Amino acid sequence: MISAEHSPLTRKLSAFVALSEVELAVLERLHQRRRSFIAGRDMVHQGQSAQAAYILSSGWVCSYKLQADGTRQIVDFQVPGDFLGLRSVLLRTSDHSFEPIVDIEASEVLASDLLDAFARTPRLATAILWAASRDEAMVVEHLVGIGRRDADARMAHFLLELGSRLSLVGLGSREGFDCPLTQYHLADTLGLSAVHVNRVLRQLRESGLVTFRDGRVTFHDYGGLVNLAEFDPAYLDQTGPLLK
Amino acid sequence: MISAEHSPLTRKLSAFVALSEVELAVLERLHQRRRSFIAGRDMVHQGQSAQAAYILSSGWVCSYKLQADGTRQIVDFQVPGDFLGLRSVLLRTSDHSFEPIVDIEASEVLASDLLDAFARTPRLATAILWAASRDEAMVVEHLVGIGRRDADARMAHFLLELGSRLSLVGLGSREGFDCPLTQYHLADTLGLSAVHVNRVLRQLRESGLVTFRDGRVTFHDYGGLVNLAEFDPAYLDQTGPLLK
DNA sequence: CGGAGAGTTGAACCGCGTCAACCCACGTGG
DNA sequence: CCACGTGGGTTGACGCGGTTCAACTCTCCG
Repeated sequence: MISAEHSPLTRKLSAFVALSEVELAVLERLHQRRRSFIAGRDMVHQGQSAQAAYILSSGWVCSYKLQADGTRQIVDFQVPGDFLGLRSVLLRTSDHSFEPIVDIEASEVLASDLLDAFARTPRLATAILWAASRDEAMVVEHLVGIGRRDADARMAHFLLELGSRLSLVGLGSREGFDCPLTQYHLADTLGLSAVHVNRVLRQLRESGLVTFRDGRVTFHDYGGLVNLAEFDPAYLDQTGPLLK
Repeated sequence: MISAEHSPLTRKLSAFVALSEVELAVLERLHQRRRSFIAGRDMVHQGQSAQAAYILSSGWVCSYKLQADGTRQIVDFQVPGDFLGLRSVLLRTSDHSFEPIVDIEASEVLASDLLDAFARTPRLATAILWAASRDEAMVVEHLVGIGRRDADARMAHFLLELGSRLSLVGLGSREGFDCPLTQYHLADTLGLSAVHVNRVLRQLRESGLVTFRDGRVTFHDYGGLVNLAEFDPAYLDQTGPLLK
């Protein structure tokens, strides 16, 4: 019943709640106001004041913070089905920037649309808050990775997490997934230098674990990678619908 | 009008919205069900299933994740006025543990209490969501620090952030603040070894910037510290009430 | 008086950053 | 058509920031 003809967000939320026809309809109605953005041009700059949020329907985006010395730290990636900028609706200024990594399609969602949808369908509200909580849990896991894992495990963990997230919306599997990121993106995500990212990738490739090449991540030894990363996907909370 | 006789949470939220008498009353009513916890014994273990949330009224708590190899990463501290475990109300399992650093007093808040309060006073709901967004922004800033700042700047930034947070509830100033943390807490927070934390603290002390000793943090050169850390408190969003 | 927790310091080591080449594929303009 | 620049990737040499191991101190507490 939930399949490829639904939006990625619908597919994702279905991992948490089984949505009724009415809820599906309300959800689809959030996807009016379609927008396109082109790769590389920031959608939102840090310091800018509050914006609408978006639901990403195709393409990849990263959210990052820039520092005075020019280095940047990527906080998270958004893939199809993810919300973007939900938090900055409440804080007075957006505390980070969003950059489309490829050309993207997104639906603009006003705070009022969201509140309206929440009022009609409380279970949908719960599902969306679940998605927000999950995003936060990913940031926390990311923090743990940078603080307490070495470069190899960090990379392995990151690729496994991305794979799981993409699988949830039908864009990945245990075989691998298409991935438009450069090694510079990986470096800014993992708190490494681009040079070291290259070395780590070589090492993972030569160990027969995973290949990152030509826009494609291929898992050669999924179990071995899980082992190296000590990857426990519990924090992604995507074991299947809990609410019936 | 908002002064020491109010709860720390009230003081904190007042930095965001000017609360009416009715709203103050609803807020105080959330502080029924008082609980005490003793230092060092976990309140919530990671992997445990969903719990109530708490409002911390006195003492300090840290939330952390433990890894298989025994290292731990502290994700955040909670000081008086902070919520604790709001997120784990929605995810199926708590994704981290909470440990009281000293003996604490907290009010247990059930999801139903919160929803009830939200329904009565929408502006209070906004204020609480503001607090949650702010907590998330702190985790993000923490991530940036670990990923892209060196040990000195990381330490300086952390101490400045704590100082600002405590000032908001009347427990700190530009002079300094009382601080029950050990150097091991700092190490697990900043992704450093305890040995290196000690060296960094010595260096900051010998530069005349800040002293961490005997449960007290003393700022000797606030401006110099801000400079070293490139500390920009915008993400704390505590410049004073926006909603009148 | 003994033990545990916290802090302090030195010496040796190493993971990762930095610098510097060099490669290839692509696009653009003369 | 080639000339050139630009962005991504690859590799080696070298050094620094931070870890690890180990020893020692002080204080608190039973």
